[in-house]
Amino acid sequence: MKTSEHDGFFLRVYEVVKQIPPGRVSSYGAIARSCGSPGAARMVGWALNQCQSHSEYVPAHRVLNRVGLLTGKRHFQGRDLMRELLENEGVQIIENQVVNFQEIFWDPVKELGL
DNA sequence: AAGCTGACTATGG
DNA sequence: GCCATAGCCAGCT
Repeated sequence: MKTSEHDGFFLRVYEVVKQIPPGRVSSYGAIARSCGSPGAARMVGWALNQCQSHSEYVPAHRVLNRVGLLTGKRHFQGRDLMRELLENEGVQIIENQVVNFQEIFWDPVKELGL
């Protein structure tokens, strides 16, 4: 191949994030691991920051940190856009934190078999 | 080219 | 369980 995958670590992140089902959430670390770089959790955040560059819509609001905290909500438009998007999908949030995080947690490595 | 930054995570006290 | 520190990878200045 060619192209591909190395086209960007970012695209890999986008591909994974786009596959996160509604009402479910994932963590930066899990996504980074699914991309082949377990330590690149920070890069995942950076990638999502540039997600607008991607052709398709990337549900970045479904990506949280390891404790289910909406750490990236400040990078969204509006004040609580991220929270509203998640609640709109049925995710209960209190104090910028997902209540049943472990229950709705979606691990790409586990679900996608990576 | 070298250093800093960051939507993180793991470990130690 | 909370606070502080270190490691981490890729992009940006």
